[in-house]
Amino acid sequence: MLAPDRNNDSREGAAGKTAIEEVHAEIRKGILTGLLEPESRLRVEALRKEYGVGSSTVREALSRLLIENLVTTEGQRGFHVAPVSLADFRQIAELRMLLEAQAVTDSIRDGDDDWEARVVGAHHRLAKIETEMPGKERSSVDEWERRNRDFHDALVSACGNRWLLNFRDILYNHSVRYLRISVTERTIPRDVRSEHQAIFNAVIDRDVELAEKLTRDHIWRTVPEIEARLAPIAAAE
Amino acid sequence: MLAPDRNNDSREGAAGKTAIEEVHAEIRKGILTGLLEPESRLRVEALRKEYGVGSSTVREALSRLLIENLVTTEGQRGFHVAPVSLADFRQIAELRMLLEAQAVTDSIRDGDDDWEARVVGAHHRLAKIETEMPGKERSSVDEWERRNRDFHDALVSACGNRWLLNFRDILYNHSVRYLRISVTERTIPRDVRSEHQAIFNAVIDRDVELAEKLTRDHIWRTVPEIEARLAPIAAAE
DNA sequence: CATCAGTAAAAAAACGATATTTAATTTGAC
DNA sequence: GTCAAATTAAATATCGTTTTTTTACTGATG
Repeated sequence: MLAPDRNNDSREGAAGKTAIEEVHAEIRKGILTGLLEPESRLRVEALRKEYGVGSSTVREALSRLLIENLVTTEGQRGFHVAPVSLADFRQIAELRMLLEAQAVTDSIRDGDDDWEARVVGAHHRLAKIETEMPGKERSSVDEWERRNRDFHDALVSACGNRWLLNFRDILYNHSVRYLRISVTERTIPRDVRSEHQAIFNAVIDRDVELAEKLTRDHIWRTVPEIEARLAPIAAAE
Repeated sequence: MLAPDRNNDSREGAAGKTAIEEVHAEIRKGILTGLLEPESRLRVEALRKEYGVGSSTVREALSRLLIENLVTTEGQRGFHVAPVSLADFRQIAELRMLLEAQAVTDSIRDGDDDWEARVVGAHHRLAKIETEMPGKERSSVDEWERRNRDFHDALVSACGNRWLLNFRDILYNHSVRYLRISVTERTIPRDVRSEHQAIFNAVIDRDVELAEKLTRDHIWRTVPEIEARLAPIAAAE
């Protein structure tokens, strides 16, 4: 069945979700997972039929993806999935370094006991899956990705600047997209476990300088990874 | 006449602009100038009639204002003009300091002769209006705002990071909005002329440290200004 | 053989009517 | 008189058609 009945609101949690939000979430997932290829056209009519909604619902869902820069639109020639490039990823990584370092610094300065507890908890969950990692199965990588995000979110969760957190979040999502697109065999990358441990220690010690440096390094190490895998893909066209 | 005929494309420059873009630009201007009050409702039906377009055109225009955070929307209860608050402005200013300082640093590092020329030119135009300022007239304040923006844009125009420039731009617009909303008698504020001169000198000298510091100070000085004027407004409700 | 105009097909943008949801108001019971 | 349920009104969200624009195709012309 191509058009899953979205009126079937027998599910528990999805109360009151608007059609636009549903379509938005669905397309968003497609882009972030790489299912929808960069620069590919997003035809309204096709999507309309696929999701069983009206055309302006689709258009509005696509418009909202402009917020996160996940789609582009220009003049009278429709919507496209956001392109990818090495230069773009480097810019994302550089800005992430700046924002994440600032957010961690703020959190260390302002974080209370609750924040510390969140960090400890999130790190525990992440460390667990990173040590006893079976590695291969899809589901466990998904779970690792979730816990990794939760850990990094926890680290900055005492930063009170909504704008900073918002921009940081957008960049994080793009970063994950690049990893998903370019890295074909999804596993837990490099020796990320000890990096997380080091960041955790520095943060709990309230060592701003060190935490900042480690955070920057952590992000910057993703660049050669993407370079190695994205460059061949781009060249092979 | 309430509904200006947008099909009247007898004007020169406005070629190929889509209806959504026109409505978007119009409402955007309303928000940035403070004509549309913060948190006020943006009723689709009313806007539809005002601009003489269909309802989904209005909705899409409003959706695109979500990109810059100039409007908010939640569930099934429509669109609102973005709210303002002192806390919000402080966050904007803090993040602007971070981003602008970085962008200036990058520009000083990478800027070529063309960049320098742009900076010199933009500064000249700004300095001119700031010295011989007649001050009062609306039109000259508008012109000063334009030149001020151009100068600051020129300063960062050698920064190659599109994401950084994009976020910076969004924050700059919000900043201008706060000034317009809270400052009733629009004049060229405080002794901004010498600040610009100092920044200009530091940048042309390629003194990164100093330029960064001056840029941060320049931005931070807007905070007490807004505090002084926005606090009474908020209290008077 | 390339270029260009003209035509046909496809897609995007725009519209306005309909269905749903939320907010406001009235009514009725305690 | 107060609160709650029911009714009405207003506004949002959704839909599918119509109009406009772009793109692809075809054939004539230099």
